[in-house]
Amino acid sequence: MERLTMGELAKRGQVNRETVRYYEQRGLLPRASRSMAGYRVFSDDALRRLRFIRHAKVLGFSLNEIGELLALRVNSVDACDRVRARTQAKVADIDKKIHSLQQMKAALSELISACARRGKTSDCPILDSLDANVGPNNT
Amino acid sequence: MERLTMGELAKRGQVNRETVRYYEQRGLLPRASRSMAGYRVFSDDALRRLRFIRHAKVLGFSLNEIGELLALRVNSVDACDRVRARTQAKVADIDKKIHSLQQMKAALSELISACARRGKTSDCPILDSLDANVGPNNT
DNA sequence: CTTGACCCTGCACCTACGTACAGGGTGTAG
DNA sequence: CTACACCCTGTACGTAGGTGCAGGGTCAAG
Repeated sequence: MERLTMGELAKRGQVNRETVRYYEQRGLLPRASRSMAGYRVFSDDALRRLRFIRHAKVLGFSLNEIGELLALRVNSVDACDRVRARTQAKVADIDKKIHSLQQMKAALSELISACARRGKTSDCPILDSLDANVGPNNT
Repeated sequence: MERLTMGELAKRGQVNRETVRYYEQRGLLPRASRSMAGYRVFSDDALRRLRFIRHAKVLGFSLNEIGELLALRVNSVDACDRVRARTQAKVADIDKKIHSLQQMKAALSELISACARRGKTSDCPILDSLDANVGPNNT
């Protein structure tokens, strides 16, 4: 069980010191115990949690969601099923995002080709389309 | 040339009234002229701009970027080439986002299958992996 | 004339995720 | 003992993109 100071934890967790405080305040990290001088003393469990948070963030979980995952971990009787359900929902979200990005990309690519096809340095098809492409009827 | 009130413009542009004010203040919409009572009077050009903004936002442009596009439109001598360049950069951004989402998705999907493979209602592979998957060395 | 829908302004507030101070105390090396 | 690095707190600020409200004026119908 290592004992870590604020600075060490932050460095090894690859985050800003203020971020550690912020996570503590948000309840993502437990309140650290204190040295006689009032300095926070972290265990390596805190480091593990911090890395959990970072990793989950990379995987696209928000801090709120991460808080829920951490909470599930505590009373982990049938936590796994619920965690899996959340993860599946997350995958569905990601799919939606990917899909909408692909549509954006297709639309923009089409505009770029229209640009290349345009007659002279005349009107810009991209701006035109952003302008005009509002559908037949928006009352 | 229709003359629109705030409320009409907002409704037809599908945004909140406050949002119209916000866009005006941010310089995305020109300062509207005023009636004798001080009410904003919008032309349908404002409506077109508003729709431009919405459309560009759907395509993933930020409000700052949209401001730049609108500015380019004004002095549009060789605007088209610059707009196209920006659009191409935007497509590259989108590609990056898609890629990273795909990686997230793959990682999460892998975790879900690990979940299905687990022995009993024992430890949750998802939580474990978020926990432990920190690489061999983070000093 | 009254009522209700609409408009005005400025300012505060919101989510999400932190970052940056200011103004202090502590711990340690030389 | 003096530096200097490190720690503490609370609070303000930052971005992005708005939303909401108070306290007022205006306009059209009945």
